[in-house]
Amino acid sequence: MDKPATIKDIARQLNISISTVSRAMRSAADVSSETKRAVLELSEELNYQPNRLALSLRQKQTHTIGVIVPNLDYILSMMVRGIDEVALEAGFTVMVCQSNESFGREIVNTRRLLDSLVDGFIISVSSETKSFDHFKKIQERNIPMVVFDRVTPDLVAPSVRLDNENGGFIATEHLLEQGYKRIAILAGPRNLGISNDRLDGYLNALKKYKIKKDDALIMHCDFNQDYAFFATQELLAMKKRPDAIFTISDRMAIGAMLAIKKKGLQMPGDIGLVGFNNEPVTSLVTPQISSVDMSAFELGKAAAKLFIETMHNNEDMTSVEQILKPKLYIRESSQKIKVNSNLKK
Amino acid sequence: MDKPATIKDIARQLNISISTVSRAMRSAADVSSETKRAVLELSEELNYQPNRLALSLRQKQTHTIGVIVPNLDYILSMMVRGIDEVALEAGFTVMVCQSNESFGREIVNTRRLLDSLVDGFIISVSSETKSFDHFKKIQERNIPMVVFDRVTPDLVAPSVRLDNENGGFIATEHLLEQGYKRIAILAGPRNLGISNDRLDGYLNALKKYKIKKDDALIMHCDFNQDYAFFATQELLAMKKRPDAIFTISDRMAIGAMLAIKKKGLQMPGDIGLVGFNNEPVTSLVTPQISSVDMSAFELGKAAAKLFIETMHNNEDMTSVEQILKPKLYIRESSQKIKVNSNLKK
DNA sequence: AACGTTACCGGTAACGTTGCCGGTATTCTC
DNA sequence: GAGAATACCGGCAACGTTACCGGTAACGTT
Repeated sequence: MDKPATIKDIARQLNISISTVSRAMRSAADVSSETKRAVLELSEELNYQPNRLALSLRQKQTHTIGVIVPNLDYILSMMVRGIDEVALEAGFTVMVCQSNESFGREIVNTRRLLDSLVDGFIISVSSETKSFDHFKKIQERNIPMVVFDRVTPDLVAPSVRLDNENGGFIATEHLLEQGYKRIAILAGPRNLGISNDRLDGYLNALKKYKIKKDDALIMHCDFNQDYAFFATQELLAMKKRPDAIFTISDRMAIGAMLAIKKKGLQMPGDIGLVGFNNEPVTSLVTPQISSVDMSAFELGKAAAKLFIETMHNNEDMTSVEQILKPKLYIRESSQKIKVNSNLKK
Repeated sequence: MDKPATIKDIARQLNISISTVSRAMRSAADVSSETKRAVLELSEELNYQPNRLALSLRQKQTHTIGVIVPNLDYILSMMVRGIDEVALEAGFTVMVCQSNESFGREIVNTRRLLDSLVDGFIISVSSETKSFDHFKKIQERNIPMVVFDRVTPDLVAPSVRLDNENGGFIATEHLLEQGYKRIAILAGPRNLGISNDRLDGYLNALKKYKIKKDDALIMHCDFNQDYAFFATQELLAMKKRPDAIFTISDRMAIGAMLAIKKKGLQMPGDIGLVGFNNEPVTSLVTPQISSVDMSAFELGKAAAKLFIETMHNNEDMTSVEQILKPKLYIRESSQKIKVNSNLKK
């Protein structure tokens, strides 16, 4: 009762060959319904579980997907749930590894997953990563790989992501429509694609409204509340300080908010603020923070679906690029113009 | 260059036997330093990676730990990071599965991990779970298993958890010391151990201060912001409403806070509030919420360490129980008595 | 009666690795 | 210089499973 039963045990007890048991267990072909019934019955009784290791070794498939994410904050854990959902449905098990935004850990993780013989990868790259050799090695070995959320042009692979440019655009345009004139942006690390795309959206919005960009209003800082706090303090100390800030994450928005409060400025009166991700915290703080929403769960699901497609499809899918539309949630922090009803939006 | 190199390839190219290569690769015994060097050199060149599947099949060990958690919110993802840290160090890979607080999903997950042949489990049980047969099956098969955080007496296993009773106690005692008289508690589902323990701590604090418990002040609701909101509304609608609330999670504290604000009551003046978990959000809202802290990262690390110990130890470890001490962070929401300095604490 | 078809089953090899056993040549011991 | 010890290596089996091939009996076809 200790050792799990194997196909061999069943064969012996039924006085038939291993092969027959194996066949009876799955394809019905070439097996009499009688023996099939017997096998199924006994396997039930012995609580037989096929050994996935042997199976994987044989057919060189582990039915496991390696997922590498930079962290498991609200937004990413939501995406992982989406991936999980679809993968489970399709008969895959998921191995999630966090790189903690560290390049070194990312390499260790790919290495680990690679020799766990996962069938493929779903990846969101760390913000620290500037070299992509470890991921390219995966592709060279013809192992399916999909990137999501943090997509970069340096890594050509099928991808699912948000339209970050549009996200930056609608956030900035909203601030402009509210009458803010000098809009600053807190961007992330310079090599981070999503940051640059959101920055592009910001610039395009300015262009549309014929506002000259001011490099002093463009700050790059780490993806992190404290850095955002200090960066905002710098912004607010300027001679001609900005009257609105767009941050490319909500955690940065929180940092900005704290700096604004410390300075004693009113929001949205003196200064407007829009964040990104639409985390629940945005509607908990005072004032509530407007934010650009991506449906993270859906994005995760889309990534997993694309992965499965990539696996089953032999053609080159590297050029496939799925782009989801963001949506702006307007809250107190940016609503300079009072409105009677929000229904217009 | 496509198929990964095997031990066989090396043997063939070097004109030696497979066994010799195998030996050369690990234990130095019974191999001349010359052939060993040659093997190592060639394996480097061919970029040889031992096939973990074959290895696992052979020695019936996958070096993989199955981790089952009810969700990946702030506190649990922190614990998972702790587990990951220690496991990686010890040469284990971690498979994380979320049960989404669903009993059914929990069963599916254990099943999945079980036939992925993980070496063991580290588990935090879902709040929905009332029957533990699926976990007991693991134990019957003599597969190592450690439970953490959400521990229950119905499942006898080595465990790591917070001293939840003490957490409830210090939170309540603090409110009493601040002069609050009628203290309510928002507890979780009735079958959830951590909830009951924190409730016990609450009751013990009342007892110490010779305050009769009032069942009307004890509310059980789901582990969730919205339910906490409604429960608090009920509490505040009472004839003799409470003048303080202790919630067993921060998300519930947020819900309570929203209800308090909506009612127009002042915090901490009219009513005091203490939460649990010390999530970052507690210091972001206004007023900042006092909260009981557990060092989640450390707890995760402890769980993984205990697991590894359990694996290597053949003795019965089911009675091992590690209990970490909580710590109260006092913030605005409960500080009725103004103090000049906080240094006293 | 001879042959082909069908239905069912068993044997063997293979996936990549290690453990055990046995074998050979060299060196050591007195 | 005979026997023992040592150093090194190869062969075989096994882990649990499936793919492939081949075999046998029963039946159908001409």
